[in-house]
Amino acid sequence: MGIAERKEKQKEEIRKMILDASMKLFVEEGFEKVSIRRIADIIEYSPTTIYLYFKDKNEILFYLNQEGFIKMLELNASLSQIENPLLRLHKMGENYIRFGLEYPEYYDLMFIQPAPMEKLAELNLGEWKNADLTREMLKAMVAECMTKGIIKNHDVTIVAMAFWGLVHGLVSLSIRRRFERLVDPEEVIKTMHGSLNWMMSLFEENIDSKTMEIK
Amino acid sequence: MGIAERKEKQKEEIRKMILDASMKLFVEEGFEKVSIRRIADIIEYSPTTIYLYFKDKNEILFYLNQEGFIKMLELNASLSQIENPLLRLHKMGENYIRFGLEYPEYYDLMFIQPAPMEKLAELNLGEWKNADLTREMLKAMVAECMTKGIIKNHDVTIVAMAFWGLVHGLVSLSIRRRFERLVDPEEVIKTMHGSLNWMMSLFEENIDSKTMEIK
DNA sequence: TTGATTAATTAACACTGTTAATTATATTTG
DNA sequence: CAAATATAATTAACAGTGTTAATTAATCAA
Repeated sequence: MGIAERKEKQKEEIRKMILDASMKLFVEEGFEKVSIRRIADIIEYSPTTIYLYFKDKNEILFYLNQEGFIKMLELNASLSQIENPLLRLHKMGENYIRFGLEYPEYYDLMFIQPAPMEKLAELNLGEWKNADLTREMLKAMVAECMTKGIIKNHDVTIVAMAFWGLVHGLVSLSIRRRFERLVDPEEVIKTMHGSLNWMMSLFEENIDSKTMEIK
Repeated sequence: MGIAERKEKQKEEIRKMILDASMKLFVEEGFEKVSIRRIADIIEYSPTTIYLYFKDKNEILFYLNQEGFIKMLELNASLSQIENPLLRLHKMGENYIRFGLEYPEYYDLMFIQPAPMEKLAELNLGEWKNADLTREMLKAMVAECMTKGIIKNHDVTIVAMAFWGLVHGLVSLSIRRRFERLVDPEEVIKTMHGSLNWMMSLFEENIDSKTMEIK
């Protein structure tokens, strides 16, 4: 069945064209500039053709969102080299903030916009690889900090949520311009890292600053 | 000039009608159901009439947003009765979470939606009473915790942002459905309060659990 | 009562996501 | 090879959105 195979390949090609066009719009002009009609313009098909390849707009957004998680994982790839789990956690937090500031559109889609989660709920996916992986990494680090006595034993999920909450809070307040009244615009980045550093410093007291080992 | 006065009063009345209709839509049907045309339907005027009283839709949303801050302030009114600044801070955090869960639409508008901040930037307001007041309250509490030796001396804004970041992070992740993969839906509220409690417990060690006074 | 001012409306523009019905293009069958 | 079928893509349309320009209705001052 060489024909069916080729057809499948062609279909896949158009699918890719749609996603590429969406990505282009998304990266170059931002989230809200991604519209079915503009995607259609770029790929030079009619708007309705898109619906032959994707159920709705959210399905396209869900893919863009996935791309974001891949990007974030890449940023965290080198983390495993850090021996001390608290410093690893600290670095992950810094990466998270940096990611949010560097790719606010991606961040928006990954952690603020409702669209991808609506799609996810609809798809009823058992796995959501890249996103779940990031969360598991966080939990594992927190757990390791506890077994090594850097953080007092406690419910891992609760403590993980506190860390995630803190950095997400900072990044999302910044992206949605809630910082400007409390912090000088030029100081925002510094303040965000400052807040994270402060939080981490509460535990870094348990680490020898010279040897980086647990006291 | 009794006529001009009456006219002004009439204008003010229609202004109020528009805001009331917006509020009704907002509270009963949610943020995205607030549209110029639906507001017009309720007040039984043409959609364009609204533009004679408000520059654009964001201006209406900005007002709704203000209402939210008033609601939040009311919730925090009893806070001043708490002597210990850390416990006051803790209670403020709990109120914040409760507010977010109870009025997610208001919360969305106050801390997530871009619209009100766009308007605020446009208006170039010197003061933004209720919102600024809440933030000042937070900073004052943090500062007091430091002078009383409950929290180690540090940049007040940085520490205040860490607290705000934590609770905002938790609430906004919950509102935007980012909790569901990491935490059982039924456990979300418990986990949120758990995270806050955990964070606060790091300082509550400095308080005598019996007398509630600083050790 | 006429003329000027103000208030409100209609019509329109330029968009949005999405669906049903239709046309064009391949592919399979007689 | 031609006719019938299946697939792909399109046009037209629906039901909305915020917003503006031009027009009509109502009110006020001279």
